[in-house]
Amino acid sequence: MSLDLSSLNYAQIDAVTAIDENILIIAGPGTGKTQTLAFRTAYLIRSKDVSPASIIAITFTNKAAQEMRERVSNLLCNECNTADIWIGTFHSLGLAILREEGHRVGLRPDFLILSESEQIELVKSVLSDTLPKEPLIRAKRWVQRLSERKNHTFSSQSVSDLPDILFSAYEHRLEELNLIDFDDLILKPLILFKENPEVRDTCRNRFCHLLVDEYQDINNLQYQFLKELSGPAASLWVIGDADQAIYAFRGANVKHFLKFQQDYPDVRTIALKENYRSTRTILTSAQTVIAHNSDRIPHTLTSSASTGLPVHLLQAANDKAEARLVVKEIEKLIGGIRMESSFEGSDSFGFNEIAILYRLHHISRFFSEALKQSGIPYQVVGGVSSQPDSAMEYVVPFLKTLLNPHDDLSFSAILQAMDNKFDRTTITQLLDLARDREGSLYQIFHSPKIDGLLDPYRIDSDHKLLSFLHRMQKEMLAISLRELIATICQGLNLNMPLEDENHPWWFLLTEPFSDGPAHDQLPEFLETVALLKEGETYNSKAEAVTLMTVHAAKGLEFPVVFMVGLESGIFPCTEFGEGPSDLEEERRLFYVGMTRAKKRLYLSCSQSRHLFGENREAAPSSFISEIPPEMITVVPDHKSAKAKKIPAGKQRSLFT
DNA sequence: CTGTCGTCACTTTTT
DNA sequence: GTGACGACAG
Repeated sequence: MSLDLSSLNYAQIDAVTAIDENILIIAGPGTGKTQTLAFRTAYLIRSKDVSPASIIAITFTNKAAQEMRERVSNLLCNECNTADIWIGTFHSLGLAILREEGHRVGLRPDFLILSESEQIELVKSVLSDTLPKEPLIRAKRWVQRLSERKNHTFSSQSVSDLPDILFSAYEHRLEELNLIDFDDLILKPLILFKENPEVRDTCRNRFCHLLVDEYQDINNLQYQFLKELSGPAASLWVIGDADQAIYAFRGANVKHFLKFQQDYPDVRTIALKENYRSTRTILTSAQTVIAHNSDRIPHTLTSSASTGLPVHLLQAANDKAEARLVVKEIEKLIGGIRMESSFEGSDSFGFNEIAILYRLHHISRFFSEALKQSGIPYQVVGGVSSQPDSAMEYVVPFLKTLLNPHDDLSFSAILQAMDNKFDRTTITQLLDLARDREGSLYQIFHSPKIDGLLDPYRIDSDHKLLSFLHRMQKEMLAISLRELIATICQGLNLNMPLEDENHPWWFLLTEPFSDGPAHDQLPEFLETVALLKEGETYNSKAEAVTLMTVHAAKGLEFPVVFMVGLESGIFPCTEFGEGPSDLEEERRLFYVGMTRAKKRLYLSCSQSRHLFGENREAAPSSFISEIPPEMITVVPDHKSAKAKKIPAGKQRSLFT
């Protein structure tokens, strides 16, 4: 029985059934990218008799991988075992390879993956050894540079100045501790492939069909890795949209998408041009904006939807007024509005159909306050404040210490987490002492003579800590992982009830590891956790207005979207970092934001904004002026008449 | 070694 | 406006 493709349009069918060697699918926003990818996978199995085990589908998140597996499974009516298909991220693939063959690149079998915070801590400790004059506050920058450096391992491109001494010391420490960072998950398999062609060929022989999602966000290492993985006999099918590449700050390079046609022979390029999401006005506005970019493959999206309402522009005198204005509009939308004469104008929306998107988390503050005041339910996705010191940050180092007490990195993380009883200087001293004695921190704590460094007050709390550790080490042989975590949380005074429905994430996460004592489940559990980001995930069912960054909104859609804080300096964001910011990337981000909207798009800005402890004046974002003026309507602000209204026709002269 | 004060930095974050 | 770091005084 062949797969029913009747729900697809011509371009999608083309993409699903293409038999060419290498295929590039350009899938603009709302064109059914995920569907096409799932259909392609199912089609290969069902209609082309491809063995599931010879297919590899690479997604960018574990969540996407999961969804993908479900969709394919549904399309195949659960007939075939989709577990045979390799669906996962580059990183999980790399990890799988390293678990099997890691010894070939010098890894001991029980290596662990460094978390982001651990990486920063490690760099700080390496930094004080190698470049003592460098302030530790810039450790994050160094982490970024180390990552860049690894990212360019096999490329001619030169990298920003990173002292070799720092790099080699960092690498040496990783090796010593049997740790690898996220980049190593790609880099080491890549090296492994290059040095052991027979391993590479085993992989090549297994995977004949390679499907890659979000190809525009691939980085140099992933690109090279994919090249190694796809042998001459392989068929490479990649999908993405260069206009939605917004992860350059993490090393993603949209150039790889743009040069796909030169990189691979016999490429067939198919563009999905039909947008099923937005009104024509929204789509055209967004496309007019993105057309200002030059690093792209020009293509025009069409929509059979109605014209819809114009893009609404709100302008306020200050950030508080902006928030009030937005909330006032939301109230109208909820209540069902009859202001506009068109049919669309009489819609009313549910809370979960509305999103407020911004460039920077800080922007959300006034909006959540205003929403709270109006009694409108809302959820803020991400941000620092929303996860009060994510319990994960405390529990994981603890678990790691239980598994390996001599893991100084984890042990010092515990010490730092303990109510500031140990500051960095003390820990550094203890670490130095440990190194002098060629032992671990843990051993130092067991030795009687550290009086000079630790006052009685501290020693008291140490004893508590140590006896707690010892107790846990014993108990983990008997109790379940979930019980162990619960006990640790209790011991650390962490408020994290595992069974609480507010934390289903923890509950679900520990679920697969509930068999047998914690001790046996721990290694695998830690591995799973290392590849997962806790991120407060967006709940589409919650009856609440959603507040999040444009980055976080990628891949989502909402009937109503408010893009707020649209001021020069903020969006495009030029405030931070060392080098010049990439205007084209910011514009892509703006485009991603606009194209989240299905029916209504509101843009709002403020003349002044309180940010980083000072009031800043700013002009409206230059991106607003890139929208055709006739597609914009200015929503008058009755309350603050002082706010200058900018007539649509005059906009162009006021910007840039 | 410890406490205090001035300074500097602050994006976005699928892994 | 915050929080972490580093310099300096005690």
